[in-house]
Parts: sequence; C-alpha cells; structure tokens
Amino acid sequence: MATVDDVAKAAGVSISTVSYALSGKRSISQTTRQRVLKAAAELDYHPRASARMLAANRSQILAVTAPLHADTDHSVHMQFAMEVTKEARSLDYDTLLLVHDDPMEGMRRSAATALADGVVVLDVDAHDPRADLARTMDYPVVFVGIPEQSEGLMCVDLDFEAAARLAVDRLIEAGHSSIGMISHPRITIERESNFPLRFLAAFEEHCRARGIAHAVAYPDGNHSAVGPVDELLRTLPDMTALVLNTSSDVANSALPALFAHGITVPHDMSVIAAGAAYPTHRLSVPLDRIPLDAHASCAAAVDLLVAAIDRGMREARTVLIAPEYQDFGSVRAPAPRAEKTAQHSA
Amino acid sequence: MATVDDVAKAAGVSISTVSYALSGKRSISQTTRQRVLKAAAELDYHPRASARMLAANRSQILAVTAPLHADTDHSVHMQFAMEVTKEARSLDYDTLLLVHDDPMEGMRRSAATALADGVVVLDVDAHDPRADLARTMDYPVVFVGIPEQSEGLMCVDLDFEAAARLAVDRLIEAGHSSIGMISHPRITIERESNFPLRFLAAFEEHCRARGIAHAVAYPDGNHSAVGPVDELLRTLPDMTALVLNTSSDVANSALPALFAHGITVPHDMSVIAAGAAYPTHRLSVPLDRIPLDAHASCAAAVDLLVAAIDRGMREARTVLIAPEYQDFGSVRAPAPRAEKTAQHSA
DNA sequence: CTGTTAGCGCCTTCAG
DNA sequence: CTGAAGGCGCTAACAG
Repeated sequence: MATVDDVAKAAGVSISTVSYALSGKRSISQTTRQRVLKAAAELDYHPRASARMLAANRSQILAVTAPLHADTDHSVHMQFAMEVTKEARSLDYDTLLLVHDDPMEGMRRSAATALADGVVVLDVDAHDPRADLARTMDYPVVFVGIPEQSEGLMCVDLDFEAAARLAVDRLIEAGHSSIGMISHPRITIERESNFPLRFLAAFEEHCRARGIAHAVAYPDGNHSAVGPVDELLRTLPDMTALVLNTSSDVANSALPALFAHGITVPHDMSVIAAGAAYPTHRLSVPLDRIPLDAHASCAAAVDLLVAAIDRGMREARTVLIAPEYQDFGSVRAPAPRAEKTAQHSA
Repeated sequence: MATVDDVAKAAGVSISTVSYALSGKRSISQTTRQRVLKAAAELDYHPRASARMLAANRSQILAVTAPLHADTDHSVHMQFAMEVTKEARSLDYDTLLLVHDDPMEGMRRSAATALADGVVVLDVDAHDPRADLARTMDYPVVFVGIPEQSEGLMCVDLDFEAAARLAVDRLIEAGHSSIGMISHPRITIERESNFPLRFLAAFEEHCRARGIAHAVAYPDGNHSAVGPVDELLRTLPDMTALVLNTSSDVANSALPALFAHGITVPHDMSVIAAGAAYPTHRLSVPLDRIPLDAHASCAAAVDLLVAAIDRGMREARTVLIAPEYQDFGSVRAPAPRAEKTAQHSA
C-alpha cells in the first residue's frame, strides 16, 4: 500500500516527478526516472485505481452489456465477452460485466457514476432500446451488432448480408438451383435479434434475384435440426444444398438429421454453415464455413470505443467485417437431376 | 454531472447531510431527508464512483478470474460468471472480468490497485497457483471449486464426492452391479481440473467399497461419446448402467452412441448425468440428473466474499453444496441377466 | 439531528 | 527538467 509520497521520498524527488516519471506524460531525465522506477519497484508501488480515476477523470474501465434472453447461446456470449476483455486489456482497460434484467440500467448507471468510460453492447435486437438510449447519452457506446435504426451509432459486425450472398453464390457456382436454409430458433427471430434477420432477408432476396428456388425453416425449442430438415425436404423436394445460419446445437445435429433420410453430405447434399461462431471441421463430415469471428468483431469494436474515449473520435459509423469462406469440402456439384428423377420415379 | 455540493445547495443543507441522507449511515429527520432526495432526483444526481471509492476505500467491485484453457466449456463458464454477477449486483457490487493469460496477474493487479474489493476464482485446478497466491495475499478471495490443498482458503462447490456416491447408490438400489462412467476429456483431466478428479476418485472408491464392477472412459478431443461408449462396452461387457460426469456435447451424444449398439435407455441401460450444468430433460430420452447448479455455488461464493469484505468474516472454510437427485425416468432395474446371456449366446 | 472540515491518493497546471 | 500546491467528489470523524 505504498503511495506516490512514499516513492517520492524514497527516490528523493517530488510527487509530481514520480507521477510523470511513471506516466511518461512529460520528459524526465534518465537518471531521476531510473531512481523513481527503482524506488517504485522496491516499494511495490501501484497507483490506487480510485485516486487515479478521480484525478484523471477516467476509469480505464469498459462496461459490457450482455442481456440474458432465454434463448441466448451462452457459449457465443462468453466468447464475445472474452474477446472484448482481451482486447480491452491490451489497451489498458478493464472490463465490467453488466447483466441486470433491465438492459438499460447498467448503461445508465455506468455512465452516470462514471464507473466505466464507455460501453460495448452485445446481442443487439432490431429494435433495441439501448440504441435509443445510446443516441441520447453523450457517452461512448459501440454496438457489436446492428440495430435496424443505426443512424448516429457506432456499430461493428460481420457483414451478414454479404455472408448470405457469398453462401448462395458459392452454391450456385457449384451448380445448385434449389437451396434450403435453417435459421435460428423461432423465439430468437420473434425477439428480433437482428443478425438472423439480416442474414435471412439477404438470403431470400439474393436467391430471388438469382432465380433460385429456396425455403427457410426454423428450429423450435429443442435445438435440433430434425424438424427443420424434415420440413425443408417436404417444402423443397428438389433441394440439393443447405445453408445453416443457426446455433451450434442445430448445426451439429444437421448431419445425422439428413442421414436419417438417407442423405449423405456432400454427395447428396451440399452444406455451408454461415455466420458460425463454432467450429465445423471436426464434425463427422467437415462443413464449409463462413465464420462469425468473435475476435475480429470485438477487437474492432473495442478499438473504436477506445478511440472514442481517448481521442474523442465519436463520428457515428458502421464497420462491416467482410465474410471469409472456409472450404472443407462439403460443397459439390449436385447429383445429376436425371438420376434423381429416375430414383424418384423408380 | 451534479455533485453533492449541487444537491446540498438545492436542498439547503450541508454536504454531509446529503451524504448521510443518501447512504442512510446516520439518522436524518424525515423532512430534510425528503428534501435531499427530491433535490437529488431533480438534479439526477449520482455519486461519482471514483470519488466514492477513494473516500470510502472500497470499490464495490468484485473481480472474477476465469482462465481460458483450450478445453474450457465456454457455456458453463459464462453461466458461472453471470451468476456471480447477478448475485454481486443484488449486494450492490459490480463485477470485473479477468481473463489475462497469466491467471495471477489479474488477481495481483486488482488487489494492488484496490480496483476490486475481492476476487471470485472460477475453474480451479488441483494444483492451482491461485490458491498459493490467495494464501499470501491478505485479500478476500473465494474459490468456486476446491484445490487439492484448500487449507486457509474459502471455497464453495457442489459436493462432487457425494454426487458420485449418490449416483452409484441409486444405481445399486435399482439393482445394477456393473457401472460404466464417462468422465471429462483427457486434456481436462491432465490439467488436473479438480472437480472431475474428485468425482472420479469418489466414483471408483465407492464402487469398490460396495463391490460393484466398474470402468471409466475418457473422451478425446472430438467431444463425442462414441469412443468412450465403445470402450466401456468392451471393457465392461456386463455394464447395465452408465454415469456421465462429462461435458454437454459428450452427454448429448451418449444416447445416439448407445443406440448405435442397439442399446436403448432406460430399457437396456440406465443413465445418470451427474454434475451436469446443462439440461438433460429435453434429450430424446430425458436423463436423470444431479445438477451442477451454477446459481447455488456462485450465490454462496459471493455471499461469503461479501461477508468477508463488508464484515471482515475471513475464516477459511469450505462450503459443500449437497447434491440433489432429479428423476426423469432414465434409471430402471437392469434387464434380467439370464435374458441378456441368452441373447448373447443366440 | 445537522454542519464543518480534514483527508482519501493522484494528476496537472503553474512557477521556477 | 523539477517542485509546490490546488483540486477531483465524496466520506466520516469531529463538533455542536
């Protein structure tokens, strides 16, 4: 519990010299600086966070709001929170976890009490009340995700629209013309969690624009692909390709669900997991994947937020992260239609 | 950005009166208190966290160390972090997330700078260096989990030993005498993550004590129950019951893995998921479960920690949470041995 | 029951 | 390049 005074005395200098020697905000002669550093080390001096905050009017803390919905995927949540924390630490910030039932309460409080210097908002809904709050607050806020009305906000996210188009284009290129998609659970959609909606809309629009037969199915509470797969095979009997933009559980059960119909990947069905935060290369058949890269999104978000805090760069803007395609061999040309028809008519 | 002075002026009282009226640490007449409250509300006054920390020598922040191993189950981690945060909030504490590569760094720093008033340690290994650190620090630390050397520490955890015995006893009661177990992935065991070891040791010892044939298998990197199930059926051909103390992925794949051998639960095999942080009642066959209740552990841990901070109650002690048995019908009497043998010889 | 006041530990302008 | 001193906003003795 040494203080600046202790260090100053030990080093035989004044406290301001200590402060500057340690912060580097002013040039100090090498000799005195060394003496200060040595004294500080010997006394195991660490500036008291509270005093530093008060004097500097900065907490070096970022808040993270991660509301817990019944359907939130904890593991994805955690990945994002961790990535935020890592990046924050690398920029000398700590991370405060906000999980109150009221998603606004934490933001308000951390701003009002100056507990945190800014907020990272995770798990953004289309009509997220935190968006309106952010616009009225004059407090650095960055969204990992994009609400429907994003004017005046700083947002970072994977370009889900581009990801959807990329998946569709890949399949078209391979020769497919009838594509099914499994989206997120109905409850997530109804909440208007926005990235599934963005993916969904772009998928449908792009299929339409390119004249591709398509259909979408939604898992229900049991987190299984069985229902959606059955439904898609019914509504889109010619389906030769499947795009998964869904949770890890559903994606993991897709291969068995298909196999139950005698459908093998990639021979009978091409599959792409798009916007997947989970690995797909260790499944019984590795699946092509357009990753949802928590690190990329969170690092960019934190960088933006810290720039806003440290350098006052507050211009609103949306950073879209370009999708990347990982080929694991789960996309092939569809089995010749003639053959299929023959099978059917047999 | 109103301050106490603003409120004091507006209410026509002194700043100490404001402080006391708001903190309630001293009796204040109803009338003045109301006036202060009104003024504070009108000015939207919130005490500056940093000033409060400095003056009160308390941050109202708890740190949570949750090291990230390659094999950590993010979803379980998140549950624990969330539960810590919720309980902390209910006691007027916020929660700081520490995830530096060096698990000691965060603890040291939060103590040295008085950033946090105490630490909750998650994901405890048998020989966890944070245990030694905690013993030398004179800083409130509580472990959710129990290292091998727990003297001088405050620890809270599910009683995994009792859970193992409970599972075995249930199965014995139902008539089983040959019990397999699937433990955590090898890498987790090798790291000496301690709760799997505690469960494992108790399982083996209790089986031995009660004269029950038993065997243990460990999943490898692919998070599937297929390998372990195959192994157990080989090493323990008479196995009629299976205890799962393993990750969600492995548990979820156990039913299909058994079914691939023509084994149906509960008819041919009784199954209990013990120390499970995940639900088991929505699986194709709901599994009996001895839950690992994140809320129970974390709430108890935070309560203990806050008592240590606020009331100086620092006596070392270990709180074991008694296991609870949830019956979903996956345990039955074994199929008569005669019949089985008949089948085999057929 | 209320007011006065001295710090809490650090940062940072202002002098030198 | 260094030192002195004021102040950040709040809490908690200490007086009345």
